[in-house]
Amino acid sequence: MRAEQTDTKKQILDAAEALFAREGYQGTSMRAITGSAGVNVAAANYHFGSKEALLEAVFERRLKPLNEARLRRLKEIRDEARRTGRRPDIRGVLRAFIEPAFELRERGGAEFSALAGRAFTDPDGTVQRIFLRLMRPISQSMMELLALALPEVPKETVFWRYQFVIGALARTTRIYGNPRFEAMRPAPEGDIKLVTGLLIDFAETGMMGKSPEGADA
Amino acid sequence: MRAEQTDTKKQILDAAEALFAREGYQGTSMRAITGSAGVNVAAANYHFGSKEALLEAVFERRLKPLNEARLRRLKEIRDEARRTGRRPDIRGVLRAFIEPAFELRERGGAEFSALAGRAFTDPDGTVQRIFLRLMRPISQSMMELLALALPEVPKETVFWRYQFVIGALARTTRIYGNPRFEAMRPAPEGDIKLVTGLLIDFAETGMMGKSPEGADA
DNA sequence: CGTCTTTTCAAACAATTGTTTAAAACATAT
DNA sequence: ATATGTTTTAAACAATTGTTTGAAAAGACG
Repeated sequence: MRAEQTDTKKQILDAAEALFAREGYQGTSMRAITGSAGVNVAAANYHFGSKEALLEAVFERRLKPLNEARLRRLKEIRDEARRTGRRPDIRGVLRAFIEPAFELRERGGAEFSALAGRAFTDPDGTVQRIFLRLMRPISQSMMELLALALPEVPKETVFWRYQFVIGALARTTRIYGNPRFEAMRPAPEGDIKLVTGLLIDFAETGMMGKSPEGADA
Repeated sequence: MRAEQTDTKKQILDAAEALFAREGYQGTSMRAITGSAGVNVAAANYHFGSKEALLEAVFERRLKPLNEARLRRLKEIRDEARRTGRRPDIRGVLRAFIEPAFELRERGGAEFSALAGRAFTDPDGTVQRIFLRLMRPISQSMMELLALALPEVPKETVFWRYQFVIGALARTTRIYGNPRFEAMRPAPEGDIKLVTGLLIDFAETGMMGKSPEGADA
């Protein structure tokens, strides 16, 4: 049968996504996944082959379209910059990187958003390998465009500022909507659009460098 | 005997610290720790009681003095602000938070620095509980001083900007000196002081808000 | 020396891990 | 209906997990 097959696969994927996001890759057992999905343990290995391959499938399902959206927007910016002969717009570059991560939440990917946020710092070799492979094109394009947008800033500085942005984004996707951090918040959970805007503003000002009182150090 | 006991304990602590930092809490087995320390498996449970308590000891050893240093500096800033009746200096507040994390590296805490950086996003409940307990006073003091320094900025905005700084710091401590990221860097590993300065600049400009082209949104 | 406490160690504990097996259940096509 | 291929399942696999045991070793102290 066909419909049932994909149904089982999808249920395993959904359960794995949620559990990987909440408990981490190493903290999630195959039995926890299949139990939550309501299927037999062997079904996961039958459909995906291994826990590692299952993680890869979880990442590919969401991160591939997400990064394709990012690359599309980055390509537009690069083409426009080449066409007009002007520098790429920093804010546009940062928005191309940040906004798709939050738009994912509105498309049923809320769990995955937290998972991706944590994948940046996951110590597990498998997670790093899979995640880095999917992120490398983005990082390359980001570094290239940011360097073009900030020609007077040393490449190493641009690199680190980009890492700071990644860190801020990763933390945001991790704690937004996480009940564990509810107590820390000064106000009830704000709109996701508001937080996205705050992050983009933060990233833009930080990326452009010290501007209020003086020139670059 | 006394000297030998602390020697074994210290060796276990060091090994645990390095392995927790590199492989994560769940990714590190007691046998890996004791094997790396050159002691028997049972020694760890004898001296610390459990894996959880060992993790707690690892955190306490470094994070307690680190956070005490942070609190001391934050208290100074608060006292000075009260005495002079002026707002706390944003850069001073951020430096009090960021600099001790890097000074730790120069005192044999290089491994721990990465561990603390990752603890912010560790999904394991044990890690979160231990880490949050040690960080709470810092976060409270930081939020209070940042709010005082930016009275015109909504508290929720201050909260998120502070989270962005935490994310940037966590990522930096995680990847600085990490050979896994060597290939991504445009230049050979820069001075730690340089990176610290870049992060503080980034945090300060981001924390103060959009300044280059206009007023607050 | 002998006695008492602290520390170390090999071995075993039950529980859980990811994965495999082989049979059953099901679907589809001839 | 029979045959063929796909999917699901209970059960078992070996390996690893954190922790405990009980005896041996080491140290401290009279």
